[in-house]
Amino acid sequence: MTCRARPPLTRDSVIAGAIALADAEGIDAVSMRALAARLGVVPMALYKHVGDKEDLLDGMVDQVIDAFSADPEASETAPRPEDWRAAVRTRLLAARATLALHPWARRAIETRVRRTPAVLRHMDALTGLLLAGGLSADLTHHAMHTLGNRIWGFSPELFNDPGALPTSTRSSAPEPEPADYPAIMRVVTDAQQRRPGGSCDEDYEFVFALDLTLDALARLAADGWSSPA
Amino acid sequence: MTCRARPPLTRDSVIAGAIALADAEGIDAVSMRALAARLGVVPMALYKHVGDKEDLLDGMVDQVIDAFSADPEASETAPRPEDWRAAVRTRLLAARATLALHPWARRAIETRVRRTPAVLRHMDALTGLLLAGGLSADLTHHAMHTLGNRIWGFSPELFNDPGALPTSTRSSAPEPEPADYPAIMRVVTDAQQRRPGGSCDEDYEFVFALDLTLDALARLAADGWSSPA
DNA sequence: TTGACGAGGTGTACATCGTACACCTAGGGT
DNA sequence: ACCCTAGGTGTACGATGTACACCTCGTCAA
Repeated sequence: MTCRARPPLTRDSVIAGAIALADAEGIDAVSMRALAARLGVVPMALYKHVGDKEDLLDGMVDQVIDAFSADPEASETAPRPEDWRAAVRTRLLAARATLALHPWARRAIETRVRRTPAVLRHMDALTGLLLAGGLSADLTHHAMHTLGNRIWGFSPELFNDPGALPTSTRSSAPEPEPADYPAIMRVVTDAQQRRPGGSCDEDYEFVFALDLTLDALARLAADGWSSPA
Repeated sequence: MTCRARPPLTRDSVIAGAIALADAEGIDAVSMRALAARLGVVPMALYKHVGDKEDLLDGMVDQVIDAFSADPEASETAPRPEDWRAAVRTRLLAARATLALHPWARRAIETRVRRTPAVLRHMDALTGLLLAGGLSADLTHHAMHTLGNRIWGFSPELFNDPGALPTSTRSSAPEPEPADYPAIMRVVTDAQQRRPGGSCDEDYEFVFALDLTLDALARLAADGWSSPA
């Protein structure tokens, strides 16, 4: 009864469909059934192209990361290696820009456990920039760990994810009382008057942390730092 | 047929049971049914004490964090405030030690979206240490963001979670080829010969990143840094 | 003493999810 | 003329979270 000829599915098209679905309706809407329906196919058909749902999710982040990891034109036009800080910065901001288009990707990346090709490619490119900048393999290793999830273009969400508490939460826990947290209150009131009405400026927090880290690493590199015995 | 008198459930006892279950069999084993069975009760009974599963998870991380956030004796014996770096360091290492007892907690914390009382208490304590150390409210704010998930005593997992790939993964994605990632290879071989046989020394990575960050923040504080207009 | 009430535990039932398994079907190579 | 296989189908199962009606006490006011 499928009157319209449908181009055959492929792993990539299935994953692309999942990404589109997640973009449109959120990651929770991505069930095998919903995705199959969207692709005009029966749920089990998907399993001919992805191993299981984990594999699908892996594929989704892989495909998103490809967007800034595949094209060498992104930032890798072999700049002077001594500009490694600028190069890293540029690449991470590109990552951030891409991830901003797929709000679900942040949480998805954090929960992935496999390192897929595009992911590794990005990490390798970043590692390469640091090494080319003259950092020792040793220091580069620690640098990657220190950057942590910042290498994906985001910082961890410290405070409440804005807009992530839609439905009336029905917790039985006591409601937090602002007065009980004086230190926090002091910094939020300061932040509020510095940026009225808004919550944290995530973009600024990201570059602040990134630059702080890169500066600190540069200082270590200049000092010829190396691991303690 | 419940011959043995069972002490009545409470929110805390339910949550404690869930933590014990997670410690014993992993977080995935924590289903409402399994937890109810463990507590000798029917699944729906739990809903008299927790709002829903989200609330249960929230309660679990809250209760774990209480372990290092409640007792003021932990590190807060009013040391000289100029030792704020030491104080922060001590507190975060205490957090790390506690979290090490509950391997599931890392991922659980990352996926929580509500900030519960114990969580806020910890963040408030930390914020207080920074403020007491003389950092401006402004800088303190950015400092908290920069520390990110490090405030819970862990760094994000950069590479594969060791032992988290138990069952034969049945991905359809191409297997990554080490030769394709030369930069990564260079640092892992360096790390391997520096620490034969093992993977990353997470403890060292944690304190490296922490100290790097604290040093950098101290430098900014000493320079009287403040937000750009 | 009685009666209502509410807190806490029960039982049944449902929707949704991932996915195992057997099957069908069309195209291509021998 | 044959079979093989890649790709899509259909049915079915077990697990999960949780809605809803119910029951069963202990407490306390009348």
